[in-house]
Amino acid sequence: MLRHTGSARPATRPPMPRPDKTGDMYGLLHGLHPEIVDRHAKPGEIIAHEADLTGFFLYVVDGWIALTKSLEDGETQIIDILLNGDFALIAAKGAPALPYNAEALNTVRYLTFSEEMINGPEPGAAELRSHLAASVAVTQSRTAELLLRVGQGTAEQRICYALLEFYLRLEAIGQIDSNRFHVPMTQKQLGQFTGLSNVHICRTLRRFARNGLVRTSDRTDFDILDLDAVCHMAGVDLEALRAEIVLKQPA
Amino acid sequence: MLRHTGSARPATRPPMPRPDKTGDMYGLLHGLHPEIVDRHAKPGEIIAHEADLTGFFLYVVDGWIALTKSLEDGETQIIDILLNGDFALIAAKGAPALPYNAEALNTVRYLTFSEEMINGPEPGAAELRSHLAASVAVTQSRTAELLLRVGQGTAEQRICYALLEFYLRLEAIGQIDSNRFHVPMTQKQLGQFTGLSNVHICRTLRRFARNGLVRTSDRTDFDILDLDAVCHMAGVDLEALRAEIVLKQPA
DNA sequence: CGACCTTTTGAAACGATTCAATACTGGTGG
DNA sequence: CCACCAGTATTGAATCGTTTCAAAAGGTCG
Repeated sequence: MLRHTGSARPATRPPMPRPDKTGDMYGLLHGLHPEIVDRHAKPGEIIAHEADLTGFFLYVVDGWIALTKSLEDGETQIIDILLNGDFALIAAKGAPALPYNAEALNTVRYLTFSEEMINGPEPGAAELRSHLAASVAVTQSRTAELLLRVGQGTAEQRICYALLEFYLRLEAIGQIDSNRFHVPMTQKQLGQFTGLSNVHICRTLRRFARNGLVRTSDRTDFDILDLDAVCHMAGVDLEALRAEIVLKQPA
Repeated sequence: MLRHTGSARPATRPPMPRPDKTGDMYGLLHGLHPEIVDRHAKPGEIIAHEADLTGFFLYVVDGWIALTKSLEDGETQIIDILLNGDFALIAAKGAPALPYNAEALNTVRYLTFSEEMINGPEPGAAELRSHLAASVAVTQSRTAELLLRVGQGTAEQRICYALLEFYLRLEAIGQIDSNRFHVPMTQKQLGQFTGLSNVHICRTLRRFARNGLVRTSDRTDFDILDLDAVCHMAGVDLEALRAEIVLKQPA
């Protein structure tokens, strides 16, 4: 695991190997703005707080970031998860106010930049804008699919859906090893994603394991033993869901 | 109520009075494409089905439209409500697959158009694109706020939130009469919006009425009697929520 | 080592759903 | 005009899924 060097470095090329299949957004961005520095966050670290008034964009180079919202009493909902190659608009210009918090779920490498920085007529800027718009659109799709399960589904449906979302998205960035994958989230965070208590996440995952649906090991390693059954339980058509919630990799 | 004339009419100006404060998106669109015709839908009518493969945009001239998603067993979630002046992207180009259904909640007047139709270099097209992007952004904000309540809130919080969302958005289009407003949704549809059963919507609304929070009359007329209490119950700061979920009216 | 967080499991409590019966509403056709 | 029907709202009783509380075991880190 080659992570965590000193932060800044003015370069037009990434200072360390980038994960496969994230397109060349990183290169495009650095081409336009060599001054953009790599940033790092450790698990639990807040990347952007609602109090930030100036909207900005986030680009995830490597790692998991949760976009969250909280009720006054502290109850937190994870609205979307960002993975390698994902963009997010942390605060819109036209729609100014309280957006999400962004919290690192594991050790994350990311970039931040402002709208003006990609506003120009350069071809690279146009390509970035287009990719960014697509990224915002799939975020919307994912949030809607999640809302559907949280609003209408049982605990089992919600959890199966969450696992399938992770499965499809990790597959797209080459992080699935024969139905096994790593999810750097605690059961409490899975509960914040699915609208369930940590206790019920635990119970349901154990039931899945007993029934041969999904096996969990090392707290964060998942193995989908019966993909069809999991899809059926989540009410998911895998191909359709992939097309809807997974960002198409550019070029 | 002046609604429902014959449908088409090639004009650069709206064929009938438009509601106040929706900007001039209607005029802009007709200026670019005089061939776009007014469409109408009656309550319950499906405006766009998931099976539609070609993505298109929707512009609501007058009325309520629900964007919905359904589970295989038929359980339906309302993802967002569109009101006068709102745009929606019913199927993205970059993110192709299953988007929402759009269902008319009352008698609706609307326009549909494709991405290519506003792709041009004309100033009007640019203005439309910009407004449309803002509209998509507030839809995302509203969906996130809704997901927060549905995932983490009680029935009372969810319903108060829904009423406040309607309150703020109707206020922006001049349809609030001293805390009284009209919501053309059945209790079942309110349940599809908040992730609750129709029966529980009924019970909770009656409790609100008994406690002097909100009064309901004629099935669809709401009167917020104690705005502060409703905000507090929903965990909402009214000004912050307004800035976040209500589309800024152009010019 | 102790402090802290996470996972696991049981028991009790709670909130929301389901089922069911009644009443109310609006639209249709005889 | 009234009868009828389907959809909607209301209310009670029973049920169910999930949460809360609590206790214990395991992991991680200084």
